[in-house]
Amino acid sequence: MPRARIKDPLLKLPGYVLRRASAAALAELNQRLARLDLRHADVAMLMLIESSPGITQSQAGRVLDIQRANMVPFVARLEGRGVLQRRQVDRRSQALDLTPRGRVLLVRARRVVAAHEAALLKRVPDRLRPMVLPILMALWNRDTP
Amino acid sequence: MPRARIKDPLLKLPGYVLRRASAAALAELNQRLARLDLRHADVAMLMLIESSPGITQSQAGRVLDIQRANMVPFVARLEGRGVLQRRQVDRRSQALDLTPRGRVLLVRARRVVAAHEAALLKRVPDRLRPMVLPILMALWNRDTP
DNA sequence: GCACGATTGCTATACTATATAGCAGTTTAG
DNA sequence: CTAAACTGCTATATAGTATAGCAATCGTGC
Repeated sequence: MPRARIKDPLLKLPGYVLRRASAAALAELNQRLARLDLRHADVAMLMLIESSPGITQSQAGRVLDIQRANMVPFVARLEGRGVLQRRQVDRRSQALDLTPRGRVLLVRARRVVAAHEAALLKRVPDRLRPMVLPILMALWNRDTP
Repeated sequence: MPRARIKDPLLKLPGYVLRRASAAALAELNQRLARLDLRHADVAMLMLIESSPGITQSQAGRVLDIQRANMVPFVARLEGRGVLQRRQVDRRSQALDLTPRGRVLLVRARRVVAAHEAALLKRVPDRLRPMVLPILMALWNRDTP
């Protein structure tokens, strides 16, 4: 069964491996979250609202990098599920808060996320593990455009 | 101008930062590639074919993690641009090769990618730089499911 | 105080990427 | 030689992301 071995010539490119690693991790997280009928972005939103109750829709969009336009159906869906609640803070701004139901769901979601994050880190050799977050943060912050 | 500072509570989660870093890097790369009218996946394909000339469509899909079904319009577009060429190796398999035009384009694309990768790495402090690829590879290989 | 520029939420739309199911023809393995 | 596996393909669906434009509202600078 010596089928012609093909090697991926892109394996030396950090950007490529970053993309592949991210895609794989994301797919895995979404799979884990499926049993709560949540997607990764949902959990991010819930965690953000918990951390900053009453945050407005547009502020949340800025933090999570979600366009204003895309925020609308996104928030509507979560509101429809009864996990968050919109409140007029202004005559144009919508403040977001978790509902009790949202808080309960978040507790469960956080457990799933924690398991996912632990599984991710476990793949990295002990010695390198402390460098994971610093490196990812460095790669993210594109202050040198 | 002390507008209510909102902090992102997700910054401690490697998986989250991985996703954000990947998305940012990818957007940047695609922007750089736009002037060649290429997307990141195009370049990955060209580099793969260069590395394994005559690779079949399905083999390429397996390496790059592109579904067979999605491969069809993808390859057709590249063929339509005259950068790659399909060749019947079998009565079912299609072997892929670069055209001269594809090779020329790849030279230019590789320069763009190199600049992108360099910019990415430059964001990481010198001390951490050697750990970037090992860590990303470790995060990617999900051998512990 | 008030006009003007900026902001907010929203609609509509579009494009990319990704995913599944199924099919006909072909190849390979037992 | 038959059964299973594979290939390329069509059709279709969903998620994620992006832009343009609008009406109402807000905040600032004069």
